[in-house]
Amino acid sequence: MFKISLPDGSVREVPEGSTPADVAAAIGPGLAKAALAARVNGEVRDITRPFEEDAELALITARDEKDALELVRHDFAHVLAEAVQNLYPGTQITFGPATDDGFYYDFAPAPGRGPFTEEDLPAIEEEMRRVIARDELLIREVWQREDVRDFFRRTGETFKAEWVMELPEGKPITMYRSGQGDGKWLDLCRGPHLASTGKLDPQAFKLTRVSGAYWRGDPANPMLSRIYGTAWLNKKQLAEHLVRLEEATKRDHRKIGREMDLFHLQEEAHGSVFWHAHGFVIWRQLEAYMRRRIDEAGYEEIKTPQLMDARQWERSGHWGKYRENMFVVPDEVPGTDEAAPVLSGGADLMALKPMNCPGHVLVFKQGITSYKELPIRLYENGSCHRNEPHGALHGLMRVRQFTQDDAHIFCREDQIVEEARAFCALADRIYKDFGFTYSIKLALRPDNRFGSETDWDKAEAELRDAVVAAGMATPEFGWEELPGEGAFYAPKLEWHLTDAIGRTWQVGTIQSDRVLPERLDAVYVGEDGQRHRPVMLHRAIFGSYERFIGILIEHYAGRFPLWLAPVQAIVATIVSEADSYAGEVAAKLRAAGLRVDTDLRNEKINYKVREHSLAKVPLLLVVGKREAEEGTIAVRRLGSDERQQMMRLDEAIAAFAAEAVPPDLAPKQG
RNA sequence: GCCGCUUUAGCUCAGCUGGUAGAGCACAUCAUUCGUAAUGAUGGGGUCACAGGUUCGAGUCCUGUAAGCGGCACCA
Repeated sequence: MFKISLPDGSVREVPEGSTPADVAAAIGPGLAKAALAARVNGEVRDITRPFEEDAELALITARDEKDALELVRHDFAHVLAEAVQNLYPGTQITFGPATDDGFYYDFAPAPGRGPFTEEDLPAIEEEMRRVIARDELLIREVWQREDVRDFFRRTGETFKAEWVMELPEGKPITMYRSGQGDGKWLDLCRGPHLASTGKLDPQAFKLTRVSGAYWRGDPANPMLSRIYGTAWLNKKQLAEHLVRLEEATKRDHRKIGREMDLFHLQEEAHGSVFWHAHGFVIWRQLEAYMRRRIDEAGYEEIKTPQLMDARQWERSGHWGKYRENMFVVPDEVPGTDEAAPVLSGGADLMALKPMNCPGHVLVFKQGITSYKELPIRLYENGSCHRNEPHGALHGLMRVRQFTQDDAHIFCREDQIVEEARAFCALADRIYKDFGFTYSIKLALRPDNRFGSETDWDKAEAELRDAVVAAGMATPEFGWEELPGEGAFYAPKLEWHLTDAIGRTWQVGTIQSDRVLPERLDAVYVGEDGQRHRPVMLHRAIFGSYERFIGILIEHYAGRFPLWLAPVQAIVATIVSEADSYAGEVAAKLRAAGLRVDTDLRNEKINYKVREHSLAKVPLLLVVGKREAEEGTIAVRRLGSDERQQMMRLDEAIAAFAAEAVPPDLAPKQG
């Protein structure tokens, strides 16, 4: 007999061979039906897997949403694999995990058949529903490694056969069998699974897309055909998720960028942004805002060359490691003779900077720096070019030419923690000004790295201490350490923003660097009169202006706060008799520093309201005969419930001007 | 870079099995002066991404190139 303790503190005795399902049945038929899996001594297990010892048991039902979703999604992946092999014999199965919103499974299509396409999805979905309808039992079996390998070799599953031999030797390996009869369908799987396919809601999933994916993530390996699905506990959750996807599509910065006339991209400069007047207003506001924040925080703004001799990039180490991403330019005047080649090919090479760090070191190195001057914080709106893999480009989020809010802090060892702490505080102020919440992660040493273990211990501790000193190493700030995620030369802190619809974006970062100061021989004179090596802290808060604006567009869904809105107000007339008054209103608002346009067109006010609402102008100021006579305006706010508010012109101007003040300049609220 | 898909007017899209291009919005002109999400009429506008090929004939079929989209890999 085993003693099974339940979450309510009660203990039940069960005979050997009993399963969590038996316990659930003993408690009541309702629970037996609702139970999906079991947490046994903290580990999620199949509900039909017998106890092996006395245990603490918690039954998992749909109410334990996180566990339940994970289980269900994993099961859907399993059902997908079974369905695909039913429909397309000869297809090999590989891996199929749960994801944040569903699952995927990677297949190697049968010889002669190409990858799956979207057109295959409806048929596969249908077959998946049949597998679910058959309510096949999912039975856990423990096999020997060689037996699994032999089985998969026999059935032509070379990927699975390869994989199983890399699992640790001697440990039992689990296979899951679907349905009854001899070997109907078997998959190598760690589990756990639900008791049967019928536990899945056939209306709670949808296959969403197909794509290629390298076997085990390595480009040297064959490309597999991946099928993605989204999966939920029930139909309602699925529907809600589809609505969220739709909402994200509506906020797509590429779409809003076109609608609001913010920027465009075109083939002739792919990966580089054409900023239109409206979009560049946002840029200028951000730039001005950042300058004020940087000035206040004791940085100095500099500007360094776009092009530098290739030899400088050799010294910095970029030529060796990063050249394939650099744009290289011959230092030569092109030939003007039409018959002759444009370039001789014999010129020295220069390169567009892919980052600002080496330039900042060169600025630091001018003259002799005393330890008393440190820290020196050099900031640049640094325009960089990187020849990114073409498949990586994406709207404003990943471009080939971008401007970083980049700074390098040159400091002494004993100043690192305080500088990093101050940076945490600065980042906090800035992100809050845009209404973001965020989490801070410490990316720790990767497998491939330079430097000794003691150096890494020290570098990691410095950043950790800084966050602790800032009081932010708490769950409230999403504090988390990520093993293996650091850069090869140093650990880094990362800021992950959460936007208005819950998506996360990694933007800010700070990392310590002892390599580049060494390579480029940056020194300062210490108290002892000797030369010392400064530490360099690389840091950014927006990441890049392009990407940050892209994130802001999606975060605000184009409805920018007044201080950032490209056009803050439109004065729209109802009748032409109000034209001159409208001009007067606009002039006064402009004099108060607001970005205002007039709309005097001979159109109905309905038309104007619609058009400017769609253009997401925050303030629509309507004037007709009445307003002109009374010296008032009718204010309609974008997204406001009340239709309009009558205001006296002078009051309105004062109110709007106050509202348009950037958050760092606004008087502190109580 | 890799896999798949896409590319027709400024935008969103339609053009079946090959027979020399169409809608709505936008734009222009005219009429309309109308109080909070589309006033009406008329009109202009396209080498169908680019380059080859098949064909009597290609937006439509084939090949290549480019860009875009969804992923993979990359993002020190």
